[in-house]
Amino acid sequence: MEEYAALPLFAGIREEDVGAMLACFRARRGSYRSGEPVCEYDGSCREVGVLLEGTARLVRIDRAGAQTILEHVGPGGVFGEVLGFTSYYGDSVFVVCEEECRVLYLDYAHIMQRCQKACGYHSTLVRNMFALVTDQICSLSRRVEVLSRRSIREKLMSYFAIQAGERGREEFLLPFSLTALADYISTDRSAMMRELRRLREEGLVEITGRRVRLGPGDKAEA
Amino acid sequence: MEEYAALPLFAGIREEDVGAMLACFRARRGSYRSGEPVCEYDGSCREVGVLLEGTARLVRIDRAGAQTILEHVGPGGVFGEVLGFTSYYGDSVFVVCEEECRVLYLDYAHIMQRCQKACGYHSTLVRNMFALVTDQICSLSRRVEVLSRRSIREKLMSYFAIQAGERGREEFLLPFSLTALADYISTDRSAMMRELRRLREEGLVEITGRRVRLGPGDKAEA
DNA sequence: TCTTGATCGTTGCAGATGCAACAGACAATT
DNA sequence: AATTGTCTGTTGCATCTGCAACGATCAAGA
Repeated sequence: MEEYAALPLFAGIREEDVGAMLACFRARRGSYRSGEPVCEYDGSCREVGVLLEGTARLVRIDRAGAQTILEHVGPGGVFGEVLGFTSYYGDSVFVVCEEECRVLYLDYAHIMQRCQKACGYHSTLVRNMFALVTDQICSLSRRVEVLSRRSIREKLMSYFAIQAGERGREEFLLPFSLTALADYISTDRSAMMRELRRLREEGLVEITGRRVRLGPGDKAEA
Repeated sequence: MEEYAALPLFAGIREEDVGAMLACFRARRGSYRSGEPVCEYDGSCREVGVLLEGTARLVRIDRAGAQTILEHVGPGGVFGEVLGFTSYYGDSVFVVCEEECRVLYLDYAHIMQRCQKACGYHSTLVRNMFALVTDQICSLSRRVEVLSRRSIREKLMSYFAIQAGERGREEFLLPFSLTALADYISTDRSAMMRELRRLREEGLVEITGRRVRLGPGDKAEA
């Protein structure tokens, strides 16, 4: 129970209530190893997953085989087909385990149904879930922010600026590999590397491995 | 009151409760004319807006003046800074009225606070809001779906396919002008027109004004 | 009626980007 | 030690795309 109480989803819910709640929402658990598929968004998934431990990514693969990372999920994060993502015409969307992870599943319908017992924690849970979903909108809109740039250079700078802004520092570690970054900003990796080199040469950013530091030239366009 | 009861946000709430609720959430109203700014996401907006009538768009303008439509809001739709969108470093994000609109504002904090009176409609409202926010995730993820394509051609086809899929027909009207479409898929308008012509020449789509019909060549890549 | 602004449609051109292909570094596994 | 797989870094090349610029059309307003 203690491990649940620490989750954002269960914030403000008394530990002694958690047990009842888990039963109420038909909780079940799952464990996955790196690279393993966690769940596929094929219309069958009616649950909300909460990541207790590990990391995962939400990925789309289209008919041509091109892969796009739609979202990253870390500990405490939620995912689920019911939370808004859908797949289209032959594209498949699914969650893949990155680092070994444990997942708690709750039944969506039971969360959203009005509870006959009028349990206090129920509305708290809904509010918490609301906050988590709002965070998702945030990260999606950041993604749109980046993707809507017209050139690789702008995409990179926009992405870096957002990262720096979020952490409040000019220097930070990329949360994933350069290969994955190319994927995230939806461009060709080699073209991205080329642009990255130019940015480095012009002193706009310093990049060593996954460490990124925004250079002084940053204010150029201000 | 009747006009509110029809809103998705108030679904399942008894008409006689709406009055009390509006007071409870510090409701206020606003009217805007076409082109007028409705609200700016500058950190000051602590309310949720519900569109009673008309249409609006959520727009970002960056330092360089480039404009991007982040979202469309129709009657019954909700918007608000608290719902996840934020602006970064000099970019400004705001809602602009498209067609003359009337807006109902509710105070976000009051919605999310646990209600001392434990009014039944309160949790219903939260659940409804949840559904609306989930819809937003849906539309954002569709946007990402389109933007993450690597070429204008793929962006267009992806957008068309999503539109067709949503309405269940191969033929539909674009919800906005071609200029706005270029904006939505974040490409140069002239380049988009060029690609549109090629698609037409190859028989992949028929386009007359805003009317689009997916051609038989559609299955090409299947 | 004339003007204004928005949308649509087109073109030339330079530079950016996607693609294919390759090689080295590194870690994990056999 | 050999192997496998992933990540990084690079290059040549054909093509795509962004940009600037122009003209036509249309609707709304003065």
